[in-house]
Amino acid sequence: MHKNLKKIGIEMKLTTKGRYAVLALTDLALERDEDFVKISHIAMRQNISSTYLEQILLKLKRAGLIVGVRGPNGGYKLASEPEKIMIADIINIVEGKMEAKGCVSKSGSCTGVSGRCMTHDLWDELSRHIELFLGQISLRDIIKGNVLGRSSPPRAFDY
Amino acid sequence: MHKNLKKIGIEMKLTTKGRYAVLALTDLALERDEDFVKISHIAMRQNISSTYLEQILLKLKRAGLIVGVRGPNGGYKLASEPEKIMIADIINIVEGKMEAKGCVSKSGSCTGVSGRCMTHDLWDELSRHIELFLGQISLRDIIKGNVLGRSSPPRAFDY
DNA sequence: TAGTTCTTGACAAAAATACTCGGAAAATAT
DNA sequence: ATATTTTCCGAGTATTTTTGTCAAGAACTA
Repeated sequence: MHKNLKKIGIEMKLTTKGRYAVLALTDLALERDEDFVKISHIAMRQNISSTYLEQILLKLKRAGLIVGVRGPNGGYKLASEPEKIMIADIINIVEGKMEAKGCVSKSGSCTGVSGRCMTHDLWDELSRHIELFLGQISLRDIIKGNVLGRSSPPRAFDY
Repeated sequence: MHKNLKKIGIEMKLTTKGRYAVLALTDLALERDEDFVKISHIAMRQNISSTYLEQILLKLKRAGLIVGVRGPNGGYKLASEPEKIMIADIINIVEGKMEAKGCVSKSGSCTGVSGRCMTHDLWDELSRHIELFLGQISLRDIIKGNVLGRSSPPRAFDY
């Protein structure tokens, strides 16, 4: 019983993985002049387990956000300009998709017994908001300290 | 080794617990005419484990959002009008505080080796945004389907 | 060649989450 | 009073997710 409304979540996850990813890419953005930055350096500077960071950077590399080169003088580098890399992208990649569906059971539609699930729109809208907000901020904004006082969605009315 | 920057998180948690809580209170808001609604009824309608729901409703009761009465014909009831109960309150109570600090280590300030932690403001601002958004939406909005297309700043009230 | 560094997947420990259980307390009805 | 219904409450267990570790391999440089 009740095995059907489980693990179907909104999953706007935000764990250390996502934070580490943003931290690491911020580090990369700062070190842009050096050709390639080694995992171990980032790990040390940002105080992250380097083997764990490996996994994270690997995902980001597969997604094309960074490029990796092996061997001596190897390391990682941003694949594009810091202003083109948005936080939402980073998080989405390492945390695996901010899913927006709050209540779609595997059996199909999102209803309780009597056609409920009024909260669907809520979670949907929340996810949209977060994605919008993080999709607006780039790595460059972060290293420039350009984050505060940013209002996310364009406001409909003034009052 | 690297045990110091751990578990210090942003923790804008949103788990099934929070969703169940909102679902349950939505149910309560819909059933407002009936004096008290039993856990078992909510659990059945919303397809949640009733023993699990107990825990959640207990927290909400202790926080004063709902009132509970024991014995036959007992159950739960909203403590105030649906328009006065905001989603942010519900989530905060059952998930235990959306903390906003993204990088305060226990040793005090939020710095890496060289005064980094540029992401502090980011997580801070994100949390603020989420809280703002969910603090704007009431149970009444949900049961009226009044959630979509809502922009962050509070809109003027109209009947 | 030798050394460095990423690449990859499988595995393991720890923490968080989701859920259960057994009983007690209060209210009600008979 | 006694039985029944229901919330209250603390503790415990199971499952999942997070957070890593490990070992072997591949590419690159000197």
